[in-house]
Amino acid sequence: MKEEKNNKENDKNKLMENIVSLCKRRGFIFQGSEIYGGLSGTYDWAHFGVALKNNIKQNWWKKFVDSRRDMYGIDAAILMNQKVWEASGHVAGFADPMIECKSLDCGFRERLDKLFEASNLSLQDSYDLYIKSKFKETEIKSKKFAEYYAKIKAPKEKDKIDRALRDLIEIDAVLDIKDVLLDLRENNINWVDEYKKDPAKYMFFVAHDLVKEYKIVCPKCKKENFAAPKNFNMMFATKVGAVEDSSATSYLRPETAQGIFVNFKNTVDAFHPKLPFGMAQIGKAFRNEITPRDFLFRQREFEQMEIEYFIRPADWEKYFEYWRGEMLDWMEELGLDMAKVHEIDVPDADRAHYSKKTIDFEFDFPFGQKELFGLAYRTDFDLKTHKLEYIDEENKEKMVPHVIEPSMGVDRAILALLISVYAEDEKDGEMRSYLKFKPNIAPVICAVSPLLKNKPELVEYANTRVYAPLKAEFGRVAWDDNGNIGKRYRRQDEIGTPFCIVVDFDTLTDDTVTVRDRDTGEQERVKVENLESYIKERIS
RNA sequence: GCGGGGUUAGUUAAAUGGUAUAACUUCAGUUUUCCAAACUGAUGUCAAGGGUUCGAUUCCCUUACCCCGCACCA
Repeated sequence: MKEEKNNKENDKNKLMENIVSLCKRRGFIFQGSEIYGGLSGTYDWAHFGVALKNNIKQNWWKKFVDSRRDMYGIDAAILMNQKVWEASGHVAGFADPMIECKSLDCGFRERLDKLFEASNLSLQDSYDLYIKSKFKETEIKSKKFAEYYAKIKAPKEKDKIDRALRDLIEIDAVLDIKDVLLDLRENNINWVDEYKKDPAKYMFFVAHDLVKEYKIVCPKCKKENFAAPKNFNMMFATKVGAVEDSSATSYLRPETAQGIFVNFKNTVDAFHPKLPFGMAQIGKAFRNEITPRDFLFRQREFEQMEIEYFIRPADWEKYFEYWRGEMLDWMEELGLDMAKVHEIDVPDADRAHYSKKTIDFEFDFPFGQKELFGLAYRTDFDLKTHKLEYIDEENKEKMVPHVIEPSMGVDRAILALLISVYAEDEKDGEMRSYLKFKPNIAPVICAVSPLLKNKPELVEYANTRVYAPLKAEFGRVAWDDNGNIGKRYRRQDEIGTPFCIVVDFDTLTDDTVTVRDRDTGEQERVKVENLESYIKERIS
């Protein structure tokens, strides 16, 4: 029984290994920065990978934008005004202090606020109480901060500051606290004043004391042995412009949705859409994941395809159901193995607070059933956040539309697709692996070969009468005259090319070629003049 | 982030304190009348840095990266 389970585990790991290595070998996806040892969480797309990705994005755009009357495209900048991320809650939400247990063999780690919630406490309330009870209003100070502040009050050298920091609060893993402190010192600002403006930012200084004060124990090992909380910001910060003050800080967007919301007003003004209508965007997003894992599944740089569909509040259930169906349709059209797709109702507790209903579409990846796409009813949260309104033509009233958000990841779609279409079978005692892409998705539609490379009349015919016109028409057409014919078939199978066209000696007399089907290996003879329509029929 | 295991050619592996091997792949040629045939030849490798040593791919240290498990994933 246990052995059986281990075998299954091995098979699953093997499947991922095979897919990763095929992607590299055949020129789909490479590890990012590979010649310098790679950069975890990044991948570079090679020739066939780009083709595949473009096909998928085009297919999506065609279905959800071009073939509809109620959808408006947008391609917003990745860098946005810092205020966008403050308004959306990402600056606070993506910078949660984390705390971990120091006990040997425990390794428990949790977001600080969640740890408090688990003990039926609110972090913010506890913090305020603590501050009030411990100090008089005028001298709010963490002991640690006071020590630190004294030490760096008149520092001469930069490395001395760094050492002081490290001594005091295990600063090496802290991402942004150092900048905050140096900023305060240079500008002679009292941090107490700053705390009053933005408590969350400075809560950090006393959070460790707070954990001790409330005698919070580790849920895993039941000991009171926590390290100082550390900040993990999921957003990549960057400086815009030459002046390096805090007002110049912005972030690479951690989601594409905000790019849609900030363009809501302009889109309404430019196109005057009637409700319901949607805005769609395909673009990159960035998250500084602690542990990128599982090939394309969790990356630091990834691409999203998102729609925000604006509706009247009363209609939300109708359109939620509608978009659920549209998403399922698209997954099927793409060629996903629908037996591996599961719909999960996200329970209240795990849902973002503004969402009234969310479903996740999960997929049976070899490493477990994990989220593939999401569909969320976000109410009017986002438009309200950005103080946006809409004048409903029906009754000439100002209102805030509600939003249904279908959200799909390009990379996860591709990973799920690769897993769905990867197949192995045996032909004449030889194993072969191939990718069963649908013809309209496949990176190469067809490959053209002369049966024999050393017969100029075959090469000439294949090149000028078959390859050239097909290449001109479809673009995604390969020329393959390497090795023998069987070898070429295997190579094209691994790329997922649905049709292999071979020019042989009969072609020279009757102008027909053989077209070999990737999945069955069956061949049929097709007139050269009919090739174009033969392929068109199969990719429409 | 913790714990464990790793890093030798495109891939999978071998050997070694003193010239680094093989198979497959790739490329060129000969050949080949439909599913990885054969022959000949060619390209290509010790993750980075430091130390010990006459000499380090090998021993030691540091770093980076990869894999697995745990935790995390608003």
